[in-house]
Amino acid sequence: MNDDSLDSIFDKAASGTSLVVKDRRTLTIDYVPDRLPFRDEESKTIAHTLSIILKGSRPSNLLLFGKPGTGKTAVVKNVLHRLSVKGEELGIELTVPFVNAKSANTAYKVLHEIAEKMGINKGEKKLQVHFTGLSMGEATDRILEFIQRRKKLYVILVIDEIDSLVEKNGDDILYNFTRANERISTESFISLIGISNSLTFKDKLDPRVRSSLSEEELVFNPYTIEQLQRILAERTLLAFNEDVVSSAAINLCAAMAGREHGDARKAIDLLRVAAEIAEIERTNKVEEKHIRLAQEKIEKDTNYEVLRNSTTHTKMIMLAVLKSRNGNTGEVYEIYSDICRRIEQEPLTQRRITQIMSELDQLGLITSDVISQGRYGRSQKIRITVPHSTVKEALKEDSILAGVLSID
DNA sequence: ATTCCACAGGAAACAGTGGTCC
DNA sequence: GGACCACTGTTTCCTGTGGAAT
Repeated sequence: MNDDSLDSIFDKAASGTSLVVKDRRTLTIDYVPDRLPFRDEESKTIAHTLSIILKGSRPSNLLLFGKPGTGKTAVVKNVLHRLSVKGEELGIELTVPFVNAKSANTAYKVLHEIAEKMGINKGEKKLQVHFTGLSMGEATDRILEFIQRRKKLYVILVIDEIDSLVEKNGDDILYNFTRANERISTESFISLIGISNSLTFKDKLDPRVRSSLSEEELVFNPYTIEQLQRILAERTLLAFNEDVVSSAAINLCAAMAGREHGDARKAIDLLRVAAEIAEIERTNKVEEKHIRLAQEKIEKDTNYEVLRNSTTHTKMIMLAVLKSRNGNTGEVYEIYSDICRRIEQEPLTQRRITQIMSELDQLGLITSDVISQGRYGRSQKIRITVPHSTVKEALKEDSILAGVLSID
C-alpha cells in the first residue's frame, strides 16, 4: 500500500465518510432510543406494571429472565425512558438508577453505583457513599436517608445481571431494598427491577426476598431467525449506506447468531465486524464472505485478548496444558510447577490451579472431561479448544514467558 | 463389600492494599 | 493516628466422588 492510499484512508476517517457505514454508533450500542427491539408484548407488560407507580403511587417489583442478547436490557431502558418522559409531564419526581451487577461485582460496589447514579455523591457530604470505607449498613442507610428526605421521590432501581450479584454476594442487598419501603416514612419509595440471565437464580433467594421481588415475572425467549433478520434489517437501514448490505449477508448473519441462543447483540456485532472487513478491502458491499470472515475474526480476537490480559500464572497453566501429553490434572500441575522453577516463580497451590482451570473452562479456552481410572483415582482430561498458534502468540507477548517459549 | 486413589470443589481464614471515620 | 471497612487473590482444611483392585 502506498502513502497516497494511506492518506486517503486518513482523509476519509477525518471527514467521517465511508463507502459502507454512515452511522457507526448504531452498530455499537445495544439500544436505539424509541425503537423497540421487536418485543412489543414484553414492553407492554413492563409498562403496565410500572404504570401503577404513576397511577397509584405505590411500589411494584419486577423480575425479567432471558439469555444474553434477547433484548431484556434494551426493552427496560426503552420503557423507562418513556416512563421518565411521562413522569416529567405529570410533574412526578422519578429517578431510575441502572446498575450492572457484573461490572459492579460486589454488593458494596452496587450501593456505590446507586449513590452515584442518583446524584447522592454530588450532594450533602454526610450522605455520600464513597467507593470504600463505609460498612454495608451505613451505605444502605445513607441511600435510604436521601430518599426519605426528598419527601416524594419515586426510585425505580434496575439491577442488570442480578443473578451474578446473588451468586457472588448472596441476597442481603436485595433483602434490604425490598424491605426498604417499610423504613421510609414519607411518600417516597423504591421499586426494583431485576434482570437475570438465569432462570434458576430465584432458587437461591431467601423466600421473603423471592416473594416480594417476583410480584411480576417475565421470560424473554430467544429471538427466532426471522426476528433477528428484522432487527438486522432495521439496524442496516440506520447504519449503512443504501444497498450496501446484501440480503444474503443479513440472512447468514441472522442464521449464525440464531444458532447461538438467538443472540441479537452477537448478530449486530457480526455485522459491524463484517463492515470493517469490507472497508479494509475497500469494497462497497458487505457480503456473505465478510460475515464468515467476521465470525472467525471475533472468535480469534476474543480468545487472544482474554489470554493476553491473563496473569502470568494463568498463561503458565495454558502452556502446561499445551505441553502435557495426556492432559491429566496431575501431569499439568507438574509441568506448571516445572515452568515456575525455570522462571524462578513460586508455584501456586493445586487448589488455586483447579480454580483457575475451571475459569478457563468457563471462558471456553479449555475443555475438561472427568475420567475415572478406578483404583488410580479420578482425574480430568484437559484439552485446549483454541488454535495452539493463538495461545503461543498471546503468550509470546509476556516478557517473563518469552524465554520459556523460545527454549521449546 | 470394602478399600483406595487422585482429584474436585466448598468454606473459612488470611495477607496485603486502599480507603473512611472520629 | 488508630479503629474499622471492603476487596482481591490466595492458602489451608476438609468432604465427597467413581470405579478398579482387593
